[in-house]
Amino acid sequence: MACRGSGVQIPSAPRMDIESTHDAHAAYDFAYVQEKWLPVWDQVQPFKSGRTDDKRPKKYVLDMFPYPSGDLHMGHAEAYALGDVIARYWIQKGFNVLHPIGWDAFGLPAENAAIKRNEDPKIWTYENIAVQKASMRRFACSFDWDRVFNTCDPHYYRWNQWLFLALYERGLAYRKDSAVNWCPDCQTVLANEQVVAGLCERCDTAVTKKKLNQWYFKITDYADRLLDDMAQLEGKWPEKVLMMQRNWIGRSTGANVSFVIEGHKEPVTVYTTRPDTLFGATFMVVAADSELAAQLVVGTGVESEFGTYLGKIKADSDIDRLATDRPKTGVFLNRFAINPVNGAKLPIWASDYVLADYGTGVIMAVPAHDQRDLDFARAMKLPVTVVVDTGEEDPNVSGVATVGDGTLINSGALNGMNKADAITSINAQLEADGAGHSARNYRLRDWLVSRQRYWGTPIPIIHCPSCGEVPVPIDQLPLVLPQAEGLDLKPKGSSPLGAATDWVNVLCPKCSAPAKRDTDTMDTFVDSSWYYLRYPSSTNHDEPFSKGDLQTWLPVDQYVGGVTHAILHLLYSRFFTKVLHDMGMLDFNEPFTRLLNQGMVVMDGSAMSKSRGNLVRLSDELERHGVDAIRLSMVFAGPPEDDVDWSDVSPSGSVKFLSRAWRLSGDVKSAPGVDFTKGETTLRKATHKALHDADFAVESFRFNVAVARVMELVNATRKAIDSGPGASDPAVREAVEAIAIMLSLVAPFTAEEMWERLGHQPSVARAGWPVVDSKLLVADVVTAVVQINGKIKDRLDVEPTISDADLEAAALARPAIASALVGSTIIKIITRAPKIVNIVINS
RNA sequence: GCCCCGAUAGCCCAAUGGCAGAGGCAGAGGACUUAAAAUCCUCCCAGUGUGGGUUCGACCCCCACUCGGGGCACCA
Repeated sequence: MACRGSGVQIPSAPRMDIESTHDAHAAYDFAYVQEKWLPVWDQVQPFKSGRTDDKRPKKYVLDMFPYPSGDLHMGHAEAYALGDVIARYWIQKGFNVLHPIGWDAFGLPAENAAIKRNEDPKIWTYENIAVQKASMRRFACSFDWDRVFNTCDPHYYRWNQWLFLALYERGLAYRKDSAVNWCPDCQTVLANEQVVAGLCERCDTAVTKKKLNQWYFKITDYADRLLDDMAQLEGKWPEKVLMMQRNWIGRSTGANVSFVIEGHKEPVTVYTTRPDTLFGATFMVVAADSELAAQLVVGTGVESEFGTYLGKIKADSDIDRLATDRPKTGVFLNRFAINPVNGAKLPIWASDYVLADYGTGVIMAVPAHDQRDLDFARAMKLPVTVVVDTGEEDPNVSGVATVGDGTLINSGALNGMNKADAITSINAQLEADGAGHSARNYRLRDWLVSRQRYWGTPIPIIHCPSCGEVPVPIDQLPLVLPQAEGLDLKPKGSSPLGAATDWVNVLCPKCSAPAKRDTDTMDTFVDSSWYYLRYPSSTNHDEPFSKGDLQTWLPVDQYVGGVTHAILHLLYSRFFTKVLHDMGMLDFNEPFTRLLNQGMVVMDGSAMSKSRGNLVRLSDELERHGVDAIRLSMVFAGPPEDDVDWSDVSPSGSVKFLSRAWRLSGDVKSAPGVDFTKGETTLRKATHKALHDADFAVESFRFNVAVARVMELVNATRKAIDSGPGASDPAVREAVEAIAIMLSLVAPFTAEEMWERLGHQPSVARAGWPVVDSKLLVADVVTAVVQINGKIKDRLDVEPTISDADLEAAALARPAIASALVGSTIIKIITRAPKIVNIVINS
């Protein structure tokens, strides 16, 4: 226990009897220091954000709020350590910082736990919230605790309902029958975004299709803006996330072309990205499970064959569908379409390789220039017509469709054109003939928001036999969940709310006839799609957020969270923001100005899990090495967006460094307030350079580099005390104070302890970033390099202000250079004072 | 199959186109110590995945490839 009793003065904090059992790094007693400062901070409240009259410029730092499933783990620790660096940095830089936290508290794990424990999901949820909250406090998260909320609280979810109705009014929330993703294990529907490679993202069960009437949000209305507004985020969000969202939205441009069908009244419109290949269409394929297929088959005599085929493909799961190299199947519908450009008769087939819910659910097949069509043509012995000569082998022979650019052939007026010209030309012609027009399509589908589970926001709609869908009147919100007690929460394919008879049966608000409430609950992603708007107004019970609060704080300046939410949460949040903007409620259209995706904490190269046996428990690590060392290890391990492999980091190395820094604070001999300008210049320069560099590194998210700069300064200060100007030089105090302030971003307990030992009042978190003296950033001497043909031949020390001409002359005067130049001709000399001279010679 | 990102010392990672090494881990030696721990000091190690190109000069820019990670995937 080296330092517990070694003259450390602890004025007011109660002295706790905590025996450290960690002799390995007993340099200073982190457990004692942690217990000492927590109650002090509870009083000082260094992270209470400024109120409306605060004059400082604002910064809104947001960490993705946690789902309360047990205690915090290593991943939380990393995310919150990183968010803390940014929030604490901005506070030191003089900003009015809002750094809130809350809980994403609705969701299936609570419901599953409730079923197992036979109790209300809220009990498990609130227990876990309490545990996580206590852990966050111990982890010294710089949250403003006044703004906390939980999404499962009616005070929060009433605004989900309010927003649902607002969307409903604008036609952005609607119900439709559709074949939806169904997870047989969770017994609920899933949004497209929640299906990963055909599996439920939550439980990895193979997702099946089920025809259901469900609520949707019309996110597709915003597809173009979601895509185009990403220009604002360029350079501020990780490129990877923008790329993933672009892929997900999947905009394509092409043309809709209308085909007359023989013996059928209505023409059929197909969507194609290759209108230039229209002359190469040799057949048409309609999605077998589409409405259109069912219509077209009527009266053709192949109804039963079609029916058999349809039954077979419906039995296939998504997994089967997704299998690559799956042989093409289909059935000829005994009908023909007429190609509008050349009058050719195209046989119409039904197949499952065409998707019912993309484009128009029917395609023109151009087997020569589309691999899928070619595979189908070869399987069904259909003709292949080449219309673009790409110089490659004939697809008829090779079996490989040619998709590149080339010269149009067999295409009437298009012959001789390239792809781009042909597209322009044919689009114009189609338009003139009334046979088509250019068009766009999206991969993005509307957001399915109904869920057949209990622990979520009830959908505020009443179904009346005579009035139809009737919104719950706004003044009756929140529509609170019925008591879980007495309800069977076990998943059974329909919502448990249906069994809450007293709750379900209501009178229609319009006609007062007996009616029924909608029994589904909302996808919990609805909760998180707008929660960042709620923090500034979290205690406002009259509106979801107030204009004044929004003006003060929004948009979020810095969002921090895992890349796992790259599509789902971030896309939905952007969508909500745009909708609310259109409703006149927000004056910005992107919610998160900057985004940082932290990596995962892994062990020995793979994700930590109990079953793998490589789980590292956060609480164990905190116990062994202390909060600061764990935070420091996370931040120092590498760039924040990289994964941290816990087997590569050395928490005990962090403890060692923190002890080293802490020890400096006890060595300082000068008094607080001493004039730093009287300090020794070499150390002062090191201090100011460290401050400057750390500042730059933090701004650019290179926190590991910022820490390295502090380590350097600690080393320099140690040297100054032991073998330099000595502990009483003002420069030493300046350096150690700077170290404490910089360390406060990462290691708050150590920094606070240092700050106190330096004779200051808490809290170091609000000490302010020292002003860098730019005069001290200029080195006394610079080593210039002399190169000949780019190879280093000599070095010389010069003044940093030396001119190009002087440096060049000095370089040429060096004996080593002079002799190296003998017998060669100087072609040119490139000089960049004070760093380099490169002499280009011809020898 | 298509797209994106990465590759620097035994390991984790730094280097506005200008001295490849800031920092750390691990390792070696030394000082202090009766000894150990702790502490302090010193040292060791790569020429930047491969092959080309641009440039006075390339870890950095361009092209091709190898390997690793990620995303999308019958979206017409």
